Amino acid sequence: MGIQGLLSALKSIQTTKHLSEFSGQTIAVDAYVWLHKGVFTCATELATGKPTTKYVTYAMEKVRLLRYHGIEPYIVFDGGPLPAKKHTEVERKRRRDEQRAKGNLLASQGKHSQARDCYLKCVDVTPQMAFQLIKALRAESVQYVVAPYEADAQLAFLERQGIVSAILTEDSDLLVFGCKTVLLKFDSVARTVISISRADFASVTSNSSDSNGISLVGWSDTQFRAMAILSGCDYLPSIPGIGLKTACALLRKWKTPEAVVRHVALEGKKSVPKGYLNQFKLADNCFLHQRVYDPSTERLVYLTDVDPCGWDDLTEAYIGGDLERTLAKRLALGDIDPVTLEPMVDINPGYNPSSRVLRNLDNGVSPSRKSQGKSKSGSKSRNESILNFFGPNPIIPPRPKSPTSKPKVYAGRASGKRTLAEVMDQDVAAKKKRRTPLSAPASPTTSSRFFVNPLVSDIRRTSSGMTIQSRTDAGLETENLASSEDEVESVHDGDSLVAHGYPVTELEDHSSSNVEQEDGYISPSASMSRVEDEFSSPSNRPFADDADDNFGADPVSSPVAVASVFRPRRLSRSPSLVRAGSLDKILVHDSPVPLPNKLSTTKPVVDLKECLDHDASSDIDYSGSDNEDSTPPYPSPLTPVQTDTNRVDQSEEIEDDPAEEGLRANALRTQAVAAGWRNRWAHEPSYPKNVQSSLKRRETNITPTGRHRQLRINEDITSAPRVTPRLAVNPIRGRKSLSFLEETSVKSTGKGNINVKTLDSDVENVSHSTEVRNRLERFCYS
DNA sequence: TCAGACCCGTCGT
DNA sequence: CGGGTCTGA
Repeated sequence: MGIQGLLSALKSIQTTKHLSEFSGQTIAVDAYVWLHKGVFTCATELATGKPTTKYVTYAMEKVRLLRYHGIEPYIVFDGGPLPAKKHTEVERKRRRDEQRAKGNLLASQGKHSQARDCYLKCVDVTPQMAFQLIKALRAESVQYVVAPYEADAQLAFLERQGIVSAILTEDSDLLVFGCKTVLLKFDSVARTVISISRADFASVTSNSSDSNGISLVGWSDTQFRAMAILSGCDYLPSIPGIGLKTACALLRKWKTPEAVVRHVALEGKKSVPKGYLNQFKLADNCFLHQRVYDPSTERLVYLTDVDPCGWDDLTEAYIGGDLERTLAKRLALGDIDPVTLEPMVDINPGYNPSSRVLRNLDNGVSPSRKSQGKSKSGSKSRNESILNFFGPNPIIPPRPKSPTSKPKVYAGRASGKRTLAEVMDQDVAAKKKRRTPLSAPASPTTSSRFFVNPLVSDIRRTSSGMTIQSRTDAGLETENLASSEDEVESVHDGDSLVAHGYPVTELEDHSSSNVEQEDGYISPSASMSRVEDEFSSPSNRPFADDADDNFGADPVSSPVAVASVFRPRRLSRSPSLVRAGSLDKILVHDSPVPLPNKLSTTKPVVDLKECLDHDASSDIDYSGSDNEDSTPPYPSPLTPVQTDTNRVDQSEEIEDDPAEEGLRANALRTQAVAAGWRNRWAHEPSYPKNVQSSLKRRETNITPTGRHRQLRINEDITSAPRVTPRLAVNPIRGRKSLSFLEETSVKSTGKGNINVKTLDSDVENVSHSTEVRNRLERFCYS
């Protein structure tokens, strides 16, 4: 669903970019997109239960393509179902089953092509399928993470942390999550993507105000989010009759969602569902605070820190319950089924992509990552940690028969029939060389690109403590099967492993090229740091004049322009970054401001504040003086508080260690945020008490049932809470319901963490396995 | 003019 | 899931 109409409303700021423009960057990828498309290559097999991994091949081709262009992908998988979306899942599941049955029927009648059509409609991506891809990613040392809940939030988090510089997806929701750069419509033939930059939001109006009246000028993230939610989002259907445009207009007029809802209700033309505002708040919290996995601390965190005041159990459950740390990590690694929280079942143990890559390494045919390519020799020494890393998943001794594998694994080589594409690439490479020597030491031949180009290398990210170095290594062949648990422990106990179990030693291995890596990572020069204001107007793009060398038909800005990876520090260094470009107004960032990386914050408090102030004075007229003639003043009513909040958030960011300072900042933040929160939500119209209570009860099983299985451990299975929620159908319409109000008979033990021990014993106690299996089957990536 | 229902393609041969 | 199209208000 996403936000209907949002992408088309933002058409004017969409730009087509060639992959080469992102060379040197790390880009987060919504794995669902590729998996789901890849599933079409083998829909029949999947629907009829034939083992296949074609979808992995499909996804890996994309991965290799990105790497071929010097882009380091960071694959993000969906995790457990968020309560907010359960109803959607159930409905989809029902449809799929329908189609599968239909397909089977047709197949039995020999109508195979028709059957296939049905199969296409019932295909579904399961965590087990995702795991097959994970195996391949591990084998080729591609970064990945399984989100505890929604991939969207996880993607947003990665970008906000500066771990990635853009997000490749198909979902407009990412913008609501506050992402800065969203890439859509990945075209692997043309090798282009459509890019939407948040920085361009302000110019939406200038280009297309007449055609589609939405204008984001001067809006804060909060208002943008409010517009999206009001117009209907995954978490909350809109008030019937309100779409994007109306939401936008209403918000312009009344400024806050509260006021909008009040007036809509008063007007009486549209019927506002009961408790809508409250549900709005929950949806807003989902976008703001959804739980994500922090790879650097290896635990679940809020996408944006929460305000303890006004934070209730319902909200807590709604945005996804916490998970015990070990469990969270295993889930993030893919060793745990995010739905059942049980150890991942390898549905295709015969598919073992790791072995073939290892063999390649032995042969010196190494990945495009220069680290590997250069140090063929270094591999043996890392056997130990590699083995540990792979431990959790039983390693099958490599069999020669590996299905899809040719010895060549890497893009440009893997598929031999890419003549035109390769020509194009060389073209681009040549051009890049001509123009931006630092962006890519372009080499004329593919092979040398692979092995020499430092930009194709891993990004070394010391700040987050995470490295992306290759885990592939020789020696896997000798690996014995070991129990997952043991292996996990050994990983934990191993020498300072960083996120994803990548051994630190890898870091040293590549230190020789670190400088280059850093250069590739940090923006090469100050002038190149992402200049949001300068880009805010399409007509105002620097480097636009040398666009001739983009062979693609569409305007592609110079690689130089996008060469840098997002570095918060840059913001503070060059005030010009936040200077408003000409007339363009930039969205004010309130809460979801990308927080500076710990290591990169030298004096961010002051600087960022300056940025914000600057922003405020030059871009957004908070004082209420009219920026535009026709439109009413639209200062965000929350702005002062928000700014405050930001500041405090930042201050909290700097002290990365729990010190007294942290406490103080926390208190400050709490106050500030609480004030803002109260302003925002405290005067909600009182809704019926019973609603509240049913919400509470709902909370008892939202997260817990979905996530915390110990709740049911000693329960009679038959009386266990139904995983399938009874849908509280929106009375207004037969639209997709809100599952908030769903009642439940289960008592909660609280939102608390899950106890791994409990889980494990739970796992062994398979008495509930029917339920588990049901959930397993019911699950789908949404 | 807008919301919303509906259908389509998604892969790859 | 987005996109396009048609329809009804």
